[in-house]
Amino acid sequence: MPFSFKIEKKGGRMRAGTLVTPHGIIQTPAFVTVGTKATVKALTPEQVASLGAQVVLANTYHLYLEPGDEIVRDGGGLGKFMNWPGPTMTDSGGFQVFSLGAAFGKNASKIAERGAVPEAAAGFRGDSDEKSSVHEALAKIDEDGVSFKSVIDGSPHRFTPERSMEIQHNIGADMFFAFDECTSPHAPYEYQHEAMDRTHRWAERSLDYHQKNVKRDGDGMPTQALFGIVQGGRHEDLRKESAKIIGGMNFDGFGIGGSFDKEDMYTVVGWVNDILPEGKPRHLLGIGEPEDFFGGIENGADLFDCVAPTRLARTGNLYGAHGRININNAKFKKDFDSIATGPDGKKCVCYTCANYTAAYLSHLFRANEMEAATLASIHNLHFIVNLVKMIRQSILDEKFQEFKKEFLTKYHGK
RNA sequence: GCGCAGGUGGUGGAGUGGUCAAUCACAAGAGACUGUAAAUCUCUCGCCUUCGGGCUUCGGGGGUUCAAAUCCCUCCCUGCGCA
Repeated sequence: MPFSFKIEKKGGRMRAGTLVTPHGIIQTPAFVTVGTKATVKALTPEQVASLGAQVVLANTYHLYLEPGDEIVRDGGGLGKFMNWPGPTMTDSGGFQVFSLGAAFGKNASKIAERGAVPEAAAGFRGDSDEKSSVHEALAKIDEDGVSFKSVIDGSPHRFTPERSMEIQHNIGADMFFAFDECTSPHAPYEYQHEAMDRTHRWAERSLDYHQKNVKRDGDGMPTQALFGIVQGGRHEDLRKESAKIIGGMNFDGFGIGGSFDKEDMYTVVGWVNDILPEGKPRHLLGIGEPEDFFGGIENGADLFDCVAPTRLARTGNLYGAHGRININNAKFKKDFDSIATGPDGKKCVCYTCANYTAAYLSHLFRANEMEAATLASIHNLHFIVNLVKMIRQSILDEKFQEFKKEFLTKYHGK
């Protein structure tokens, strides 16, 4: 059975569904665990599976550089290579157009606080070849594609939509994304428009290459599914135009990418999802924090991925029902109680919290022991994955609004 | 007891007559992180402060000098070597 997506329950824009892939079923809404370099940092696939994760997302740019997409292909494809038997995805490298281009050396995020005009905005000219005061961008965009300098050794590389598809065919994830440009939230309207139009042309080229070259099974069905990406920044007219154009192409699913103002991110998602075809899955790329799942799901998103749980874990920040804690804080040194609460507000049941005290985890972080990252990552991923599962259940039970209010009150009330 | 080398912040260790006490690192305290340039980055770290600055300090005491962590004397302490 190749691919199918079935919506089981709807409520306004939100839906609970089932996404079938060649390597298993994903019950949506779902959190997609990020494993950029074909590994969820600090965790074995068995640990990732045991905390409830259903699907792993790796990155085209990073795997192309290291170890090389042909090695992943020869190793049996992403899932087999990394020993993850479940569903897999790859991102196209479009985010690296941003993080290694306009955002390079600027400490800039794809999420902007409204009204805030950080350093990244100053002198923005839309093109990525400007020199920041600290670093020279490692990515330059033109109509045909993007020229990169390797973050590993500085060597020059070139991505086009066709090349990204070829690499992603080699990596062989169940689902993957069209090559796009993720823009800076500080780019002006004109640039957002220009980048969006280019992303649309790249989407067409991505889809065309994919349909001609994808490996097919015995029934002639594609073995990989391609998702197109909607862009348009925070602008209503651009987002709606992008949803219409990308939504009109024959993709298997959709990504909602690019930059947002934190305050109206969910509104933007709503605009887009009112236009995208209802029967296909929608992935809100790179999001998010606990509150974002409620906002995204309420507005029709089915899939999320975010580095936050694993990245935060490695610096000692742990999710809890009453907000985040920093296990490095002095108050945890002699705290022999359990570490955190779960998304249900009760004592967390993850492997880490069930077996270790706050004082012990505090010790591991202070001593720079590697296991600190493992235990903290297990907790954070468990929290996020299961929060999204609980939201899914609340949709099925028609109790979404109650759960949202209950959770967010606690989470932000501390 | 004699000889040699030392004693600077929580630690290691810079500084060896003025423009400078505390480079740098570690430890400590706190913060940030949203399709992973990320086991990373930022800030604070003698005392006081209206954030302009003010004050105190280099084992103890004494001295030389316009000026001493820095030179001299002495005492105390530590390490090493020899008796």
